[in-house]
Amino acid sequence: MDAFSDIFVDTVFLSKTMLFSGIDPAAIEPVLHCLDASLRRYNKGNVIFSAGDKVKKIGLLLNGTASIESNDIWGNRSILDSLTAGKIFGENYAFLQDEPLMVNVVASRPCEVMFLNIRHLIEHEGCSCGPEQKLLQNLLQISARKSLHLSRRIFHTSAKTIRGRLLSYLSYQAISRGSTSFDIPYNRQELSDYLGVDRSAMSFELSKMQKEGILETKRHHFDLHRENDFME
Amino acid sequence: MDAFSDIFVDTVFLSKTMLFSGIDPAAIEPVLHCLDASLRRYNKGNVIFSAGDKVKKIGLLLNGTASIESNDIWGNRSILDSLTAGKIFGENYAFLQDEPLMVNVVASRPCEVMFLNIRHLIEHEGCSCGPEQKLLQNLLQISARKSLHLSRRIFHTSAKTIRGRLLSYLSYQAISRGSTSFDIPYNRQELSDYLGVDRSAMSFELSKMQKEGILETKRHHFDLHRENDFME
DNA sequence: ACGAATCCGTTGTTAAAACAACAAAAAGGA
DNA sequence: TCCTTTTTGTTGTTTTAACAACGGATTCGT
Repeated sequence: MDAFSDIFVDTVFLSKTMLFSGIDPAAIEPVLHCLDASLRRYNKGNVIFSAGDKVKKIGLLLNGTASIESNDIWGNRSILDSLTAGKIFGENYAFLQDEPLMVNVVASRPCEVMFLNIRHLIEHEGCSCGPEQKLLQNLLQISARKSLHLSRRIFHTSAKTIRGRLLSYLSYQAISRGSTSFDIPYNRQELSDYLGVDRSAMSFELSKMQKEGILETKRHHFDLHRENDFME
Repeated sequence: MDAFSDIFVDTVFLSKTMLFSGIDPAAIEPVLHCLDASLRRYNKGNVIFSAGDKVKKIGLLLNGTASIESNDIWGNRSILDSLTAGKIFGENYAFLQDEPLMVNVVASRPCEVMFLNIRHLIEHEGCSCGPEQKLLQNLLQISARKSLHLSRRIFHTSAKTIRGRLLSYLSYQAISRGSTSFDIPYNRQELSDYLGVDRSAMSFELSKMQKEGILETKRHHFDLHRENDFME
């Protein structure tokens, strides 16, 4: 506890996250106290939250990457979303007291996580002002944006063919970054788990698409070829 | 405009919705004014919100049913969620100014919708008290719960086989209602669009499961047979 | 009660993905 | 740098779902 008082906390970094957006860096440190902040470090593969847990604190990823995923009883993994520095997770479950986690949150690279108790932001009756009010508004924005992420994952997996799913996902990446050349946060196995298809079949499809001149790819990097009207 | 002043608005019903939960029925009418409430009626098949729209007001379903769905360029429908009386929709897009809708909201039966402008709940700086504060908290809860719905849809469609998807969906229904006998809000076509499978193939699988004694079903009604450890 | 429209189950065919197994390539560690 | 581990691409086989077409059942409107 009080784990953050003896280590360096980069309030400037925090003020740039969506959660603390609009809150003065100088005002952040006291807020962290209020939220009972604590820190923890994870290695690749470590489980941060586990399905079935009842989480009371949200996590804020300070660095590294993590993924939100679930494993069915046969061990098949589904990836719901990937997390990068500055992103929070577990907020939906923290709002909904007692709702057990359906997912695991797993470090896909070494990372540090700050845990924050946001319960009293909601429980606390009466007026709320200043940073508290702002935090609530930010949480609402984040929650809305996360829902859109989930909706998008559903779209990308609604095509019946592997190619259709790849094109849905890749063309969205191109559009949202404004470039046909981009890196994705997934390796092949992770991408196939995100799109809900078999890895080897997806690999095969990708190389077929390369032979057809639709795209070029190497590992995390993709180049979509413009003749194909991805941007619409 | 002011469309609700000349018609009966059941504030008692409203006070039981998640949105107005915890707000005194007597206090609701003035809130409706603040939120610039308006009403509209739809017939089965009518489109309430359309993909591409930029919505400024959320919808509150007063009665009837609607579904949140998307259609790809080949006309294949994906159903993301079903809406019943008291549920709100469009809130994520209303929070995120300018984000165009990815989905359609379509009346699956005749229904009435109340539209509410919640923008100023968020824009408005400074303190917030009473009903306003409560509304924000409720919205946060609802948004969190909706995210969980979307996650659940992802789980139900992560199985590779039709049977796996049916069992995932049906056993969840049984668990969440506490009974192996229940009605679902979908007909066959809608269920298959929710689970992301072909209708006829799903029908075939369902009758196979009936022959195997796993369940009984007729139209919207399902009975799961207990020998199969659905409840765990 | 009647016809029209919708919903549902069934079948056969076709297309596509899952699966398993393996080798090459790349990355990471000592 | 060398060895180990991980990641990726490739192939062949099997399983399964999509698709198309149809008839029977149910519902709805009048």
